[in-house]
Amino acid sequence: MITDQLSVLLRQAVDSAVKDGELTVGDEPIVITFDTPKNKDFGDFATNVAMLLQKRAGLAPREIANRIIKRLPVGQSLITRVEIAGPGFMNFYLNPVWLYDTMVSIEREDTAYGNGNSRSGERTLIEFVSANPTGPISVVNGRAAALGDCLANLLSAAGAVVEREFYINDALNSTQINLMGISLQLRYLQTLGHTLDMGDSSTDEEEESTPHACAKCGENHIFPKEGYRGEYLVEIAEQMAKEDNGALAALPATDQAAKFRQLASDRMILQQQSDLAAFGVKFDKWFYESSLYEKGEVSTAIELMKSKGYAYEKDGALWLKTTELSKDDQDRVLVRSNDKETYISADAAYHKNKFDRGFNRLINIWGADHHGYVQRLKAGVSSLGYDQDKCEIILTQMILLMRDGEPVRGSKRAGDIIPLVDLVNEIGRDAARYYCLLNSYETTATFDLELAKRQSSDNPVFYAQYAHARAASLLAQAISRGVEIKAAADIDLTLLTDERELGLLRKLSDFPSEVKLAGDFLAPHRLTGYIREVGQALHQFYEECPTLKEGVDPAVRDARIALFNVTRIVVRNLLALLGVSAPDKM
RNA sequence: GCGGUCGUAGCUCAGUGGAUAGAGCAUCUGUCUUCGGAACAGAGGGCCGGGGGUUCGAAUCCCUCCGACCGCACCA
Repeated sequence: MITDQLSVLLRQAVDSAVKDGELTVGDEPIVITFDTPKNKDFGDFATNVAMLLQKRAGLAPREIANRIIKRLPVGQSLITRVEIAGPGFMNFYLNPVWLYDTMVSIEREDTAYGNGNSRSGERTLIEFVSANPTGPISVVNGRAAALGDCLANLLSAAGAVVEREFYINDALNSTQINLMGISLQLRYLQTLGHTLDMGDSSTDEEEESTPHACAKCGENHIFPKEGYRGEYLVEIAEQMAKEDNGALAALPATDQAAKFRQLASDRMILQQQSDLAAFGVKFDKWFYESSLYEKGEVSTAIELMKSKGYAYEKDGALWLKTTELSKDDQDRVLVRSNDKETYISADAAYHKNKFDRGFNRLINIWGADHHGYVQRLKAGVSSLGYDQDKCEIILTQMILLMRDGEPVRGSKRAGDIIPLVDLVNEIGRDAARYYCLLNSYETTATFDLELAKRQSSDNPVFYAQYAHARAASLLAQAISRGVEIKAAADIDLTLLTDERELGLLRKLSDFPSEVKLAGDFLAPHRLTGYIREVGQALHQFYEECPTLKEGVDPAVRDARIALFNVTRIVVRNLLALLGVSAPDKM
């Protein structure tokens, strides 16, 4: 990156000033950063090091800048001039040759342009979505899915080895799974003609009304108050009853419960897998919580906690000292007084498993409603002897869909959530993914379904894709007119001198650092902002600089065609990072 | 009550302690004998929730108040 070169030159200048006794900077390392000023008059790049050194040097920032600039290779190949501005900024004006070099690198690196190696050696596991197998994937899960997938792309682009994982909470200890099994079982009996008493989930009063005895078998089939009431279970039950002719109902009660529990979770996992596949998110591994129990990893983890003195008995249960290990406000139960482990035990064991597989960075994406659980997991990680800072938790806020100014409500069919597949079917996969990444995950995003479907400029997805289509289509147009598309390296690129051409090139040259920063800050939404800027710069160039029109000098034409080509490459790479398609035509 | 997150243009949101706080949408005004108008150019619109502090400099860091949302299980 060009700023790396500038940093080296600047550091040499500072060192030289120190050596000559013109600057004292102390022992602390000097952090040099360059950013691109918003105002073009402030040069190509600016740095604030002179102001940061003010205290250490005991000099006015402008004077410090002065002494540094004297030692910079100004007027030679790269830097044409450096100005001191405002309180002490150093504004660098560069020879545009570096932009032409960038064009050649973009073509040479092609799909790899934008990638770096700042994270080589990192092995990162991103765990995301991990929805309980009790219902379809919701739009909130979708936000996490798009985010996790994009983060994985970003960290890979920075050189890390990244795996995507979905954790399936399918443990037999799980109250939720048991409820799910019971709910399915009752729906199944209902389709066979048994009388089902749904109770009333909306009131808090305890059930005292007389149960309706089943006309068929005389028993009382009462639907649990906390049961899963979504109608998707009715559909599954009907299908099952049709397939097996009601054979399951003949099983003994305990076998029946276990069977339904298993079937319910198997069905839901398949459903979730297909929901996510439709969204274009693929996981490297679906990790079963139950496997931790089967392999004894949960009890191993608990024994380890005990041996390290972080677990203690109280009230017949086993507790973890989470308050001591992290910032939790009370200790948490590991093993209930009925001898069943809680999810904390399993989760601690799961994260030990992750570390033991060789990952040195763990990222978990959870819904914001789980924030109270962050400290518990960190305590669990610490208690097993791992660095809790290596386990980062990202909390995503809700997503609110609006239609005609009214919030979209969860459907009864889906159990009061909005299924992700419904969103994908309505606005398409690309738009759905793009909107999930449009805002920072820290804010509750609201977005308008009508806008997302609109195929016009006010829709950011189309603006982004249109940039690619326009560039691709110009290249296709050139070919159909018999104009050869030459490699940037074989063209006189110095003919690109218009402010629009240089502006676009500058934008494209930002791409590697934009990718790096989006990864460093775990902030994919930076890219959706950046892609709009690239699109805008392309359209400005397109409007003002004719390429295939009559009367354009062939040498200029070739240089501009090359500019379209490198823009196409950058936009395509950007869309790939976001997981959105890059159409040649729209 | 305790804890967490967040208050930025009419709306939806960006904003690494730095220069005059930005963008999209919406509103208004322009640009088409067009290489894709799904575009471009321009205008209006702000005590960055209030008040203190930290410093050369605060939307950004600290304290406090107000408001919104979320969490506070031997559920996950």
